[in-house]
Amino acid sequence: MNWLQRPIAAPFVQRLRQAADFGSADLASLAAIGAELRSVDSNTNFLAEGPRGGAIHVLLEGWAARFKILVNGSRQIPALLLPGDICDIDALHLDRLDWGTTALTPVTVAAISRDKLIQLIDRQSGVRAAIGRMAAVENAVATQWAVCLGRRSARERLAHLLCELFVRLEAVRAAGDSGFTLPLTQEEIADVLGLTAVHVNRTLQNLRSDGLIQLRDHRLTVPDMQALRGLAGFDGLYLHLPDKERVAGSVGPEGSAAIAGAAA
Amino acid sequence: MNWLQRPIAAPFVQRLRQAADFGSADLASLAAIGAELRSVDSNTNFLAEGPRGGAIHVLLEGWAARFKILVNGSRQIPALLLPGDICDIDALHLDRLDWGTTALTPVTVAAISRDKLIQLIDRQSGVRAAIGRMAAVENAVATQWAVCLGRRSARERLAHLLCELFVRLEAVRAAGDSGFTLPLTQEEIADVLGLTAVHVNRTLQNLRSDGLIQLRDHRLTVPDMQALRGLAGFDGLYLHLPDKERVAGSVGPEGSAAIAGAAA
DNA sequence: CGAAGTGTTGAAGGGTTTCAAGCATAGTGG
DNA sequence: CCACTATGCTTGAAACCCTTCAACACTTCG
Repeated sequence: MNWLQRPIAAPFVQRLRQAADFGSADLASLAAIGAELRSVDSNTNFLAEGPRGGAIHVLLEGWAARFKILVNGSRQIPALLLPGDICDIDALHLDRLDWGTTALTPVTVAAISRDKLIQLIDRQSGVRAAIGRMAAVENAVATQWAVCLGRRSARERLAHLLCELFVRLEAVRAAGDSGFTLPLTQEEIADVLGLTAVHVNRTLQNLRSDGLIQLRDHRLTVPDMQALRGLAGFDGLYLHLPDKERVAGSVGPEGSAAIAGAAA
Repeated sequence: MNWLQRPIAAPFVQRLRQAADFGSADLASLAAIGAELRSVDSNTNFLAEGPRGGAIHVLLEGWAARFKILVNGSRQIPALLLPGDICDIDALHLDRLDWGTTALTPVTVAAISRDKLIQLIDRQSGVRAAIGRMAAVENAVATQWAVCLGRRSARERLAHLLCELFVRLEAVRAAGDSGFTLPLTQEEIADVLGLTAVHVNRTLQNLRSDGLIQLRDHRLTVPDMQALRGLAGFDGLYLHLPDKERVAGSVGPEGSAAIAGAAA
C-alpha cells in the first residue's frame, strides 16, 4: 500500500500541502519512490554529525531534536522536530550533517532514498516547491530562535517556545483546543532555551503562579493563549502557515482529488 | 557588458562556484536575465519586513545585516551579509520577509527579477544547485549562531564571530593574511551577539589585553588565529566551503572556460 | 561652536548560574 | 515485598556574568 496514504504519514502530507500546491501527481510520485520505516527508541541518536548517508529522514511519530555538544560538555538544541518535519533537509544540498539528531520520545521515521528524491525534485515542480518552502521555513524558525536567545528573558523565551510549539502542533492536528502534550524534560527545555534546568524549573513555576500555564505530567494547558502570546511577544507569521488551511483534514483519495481539482 | 563579468560581481560569482558545479552555461544564463545595480547609503533599511517585492537582491559591495526589533526596543541581528551573499534568499520561497535588512556600510546591491530567477532555477540545474546550497549554508550558519547565543560566554561568542567573519571574507578574497576590515560599531556587534555595547567594549579589551586580537580604527588583526579559534571553539565546517578552492581566483572568460572544462 | 555618534570607564544592581540537598516516581533484582 | 538505583522535579543560598545607569573623551560634521 502507498505509504503516504497511511495515517502515520498524515502529518507529513499535511506539511507538504501547506507548503505549496502539492497535487495528487506530486503525492503519487513521492509515494512511488518508497520509504523504509524505522522505529527509534527514546534518547537514541539516530542521525550522527558527520558525513551524510544516502537517505533523507522524515519524522512521522514522536519528537526529536537536533543537538550540538560543545567542548565544555554543554548541549544546545537548535531545532525541535515534530511529526511531519524532515530531520535532515540540509542533507539534500550538503555532504555533511552539522548536528546530531536524537529522539526525545520513541520515534518513527521514514527513510527516503536521497538520490531518488533529488531526481524527483528535479522532475516534479510541486515536490520541488514544497521541499524548498519547508527548507525556507526552517531557516526562518532558526533565525527566530536566534532572536529569542539573543534578546529575550527566560520568561519570554519559554513563553515564546510554548506558543511556537502550539501553533506547529496545530498545523499537524496534534494539539488540543487549549493545550498539548509536552514530552520534553526540563533539562531538554533548558537546552533549547540556552538556560539551566534549574532556572527552567523556576521559570515554569513563575508562569504557573501567574496563571499563564498549567503543566502536570507533561500535559500543558494554556488557559489564555492571548496572554501568553503577549508576554512572549509572539507573532506566528514566521512559521508561514497558510492563512486559512487550504488543506483537507483527512488524507486519502478524496482529499487528493480535491487538491488536484483545486490545482487544475 | 555582462554584469557578472564586472569586478564588482566577483564575490557573488565566487560564491556560486564554491557552492556547486557552476559552469559557464549557468553563468551566462544567469547574466542574461540581467540585474539592476543600486547604491544604498550606510544605515539605510533597504529591505523592509513584510510582503516581498518582485526582486531578489545580491550584496555586491559593503556589509549589511538582517535585523529584528522587539517591542521593548532592543534589536537583534540574526545574520550578517557580506559581499556575495544573497540578501533575501528566502523570498524565493516565501511571500513575506520576516526581517528588515539594513546597510551597515555604503552598499551596492544587484536586484534580479524574482520571476526570471525562478524560471532560470527551474531550467538550469547548476543555478538550482548553487542557490539551493547557498540557502542550506545560510541555514547552517543561523543554526550555529543559535548555538553560540545559547551556550557560549561573551568572550567565546565574540571570538567565534571574528573567526567566522575571517573565513567568510577569505572565501570572497576580502580578508588579509592576518586580519580584515571590521566596519561594525560595538553596538552592532552587540546586536549580533545578544549583548550590550558596553559589555562588547569590555570584552574586546579583554581579548586585546590577552593579545588575541588587535583592533584600531576598524582594522582587525589576529596575531595567532589558532589561539582565537581555540578560545572560540571554532570549527569552520559548518560554512561548507570547498576543501581546496576549486575556483579560479579571477573572473573572466578564461576562468569560466576552466570551470566549464572541469565540469565537462 | 554645538550636536551627534562612537568608544571608554566606573559603580551598582539583577538575572541567571552554580552547588547542594531533598523528594517523588518508576524500574530492577534479590 | 523490599532495598537499591536512576531519573526527573523542586528548593535554598551564594556567586558570577552581564546589564544598567551615568559620565566623559574623542572625532566628525554642519
